[in-house]
Amino acid sequence: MRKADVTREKLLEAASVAFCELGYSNASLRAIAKAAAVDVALVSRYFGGKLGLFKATLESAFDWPEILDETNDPFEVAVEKYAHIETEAQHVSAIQMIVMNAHDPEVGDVLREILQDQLIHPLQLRMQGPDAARQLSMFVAVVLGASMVRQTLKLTGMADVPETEYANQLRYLINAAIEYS
Amino acid sequence: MRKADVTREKLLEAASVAFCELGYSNASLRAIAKAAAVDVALVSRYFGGKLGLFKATLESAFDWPEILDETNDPFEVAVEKYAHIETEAQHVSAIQMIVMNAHDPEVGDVLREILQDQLIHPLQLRMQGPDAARQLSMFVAVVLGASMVRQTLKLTGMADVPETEYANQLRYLINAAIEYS
DNA sequence: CCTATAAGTCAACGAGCGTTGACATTCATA
DNA sequence: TATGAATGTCAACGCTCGTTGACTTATAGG
Repeated sequence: MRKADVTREKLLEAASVAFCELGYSNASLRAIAKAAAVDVALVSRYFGGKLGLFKATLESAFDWPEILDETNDPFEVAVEKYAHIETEAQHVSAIQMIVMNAHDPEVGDVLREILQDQLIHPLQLRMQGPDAARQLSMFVAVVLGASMVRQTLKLTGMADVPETEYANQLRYLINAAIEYS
Repeated sequence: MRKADVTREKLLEAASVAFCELGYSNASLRAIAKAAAVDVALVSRYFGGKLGLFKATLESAFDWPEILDETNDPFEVAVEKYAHIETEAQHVSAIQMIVMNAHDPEVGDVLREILQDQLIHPLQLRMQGPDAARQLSMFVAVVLGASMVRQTLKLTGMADVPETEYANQLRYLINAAIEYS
């Protein structure tokens, strides 16, 4: 492994955390570089700038083999991953990445594009049927909304319940979403 | 009406648009002041700074009498308002305000507090029952998620359908949310 | 060992930001 | 009309940001 690759890796990891916790605009390259114990200038060298680093971070966040594995139920995969999100803190969540950055005009387009290509489109191919797009949209809406209420807004009734109860709520809403017709 | 009040009003309106379209961090006071045709320095004078302006903007966004009117079904009010959000562009949406700013560490606390006091708590009083908090959380999750998918992510199946169809989807999800037990 | 290339360091840049205080203008009231 | 408060204008401040280029150090191949 070339020496530059471990530097790239350290930056990528620190950036994932920062972009997920603060969002693109509030995360500064200087803070990311400091967390990675790496010089700021190397971001521009290895990723071409802040936006390049963000794109690389996105690619790795949306690399999600379990949900694309055809032997798995993608909805149950989503429930298990996002219900237990707080227990596996080291890996960055695609959903959290969306919640924290979809709003940002500066990176919204990039995010939408990768989301579409890496997740929506492959899932849509598996679902088939004339209502696939609608069901998938409602599924995403439910997962995003739940994540927002539990992780970000921390509303009583969803944020203060144990993981198993949250998983049930999420499963229930997802089922409702994909049964819409 | 004192002259300062119309200045305050102009700033408030421009700020509402900016905070809703760009989010707190990406909206600059200079841009807001320019849109309001007012000097930047007056923001600090009249609102005490950027955060003060944001708070004032929030207060007005969360001033939402229809949903608190006890003769209305709050859930149907939400459907009607947020299904037709794009047709009444002049008034800023509380939901949009949440979607665009809840993630921001700098203002998240303020937003959560006002959301709790102005919307969640009053609604909770009306709903009663042991599951009120849970139902309300799931309701908020669904509305936020749907708004995100339709307005921000613009996913096929939810963003490219007419308002009436979107209203049906939203109504369906809301009903599912409040029927959870 | 020598040397060319890779990798890392450092300081500076220009720009944008929120905020401040001194000053000018307007306006209501006595 | 005179006066003091209210309102508006302007320039500057200190700060952080992303990015750049020149420079030093480490490393691998001949």
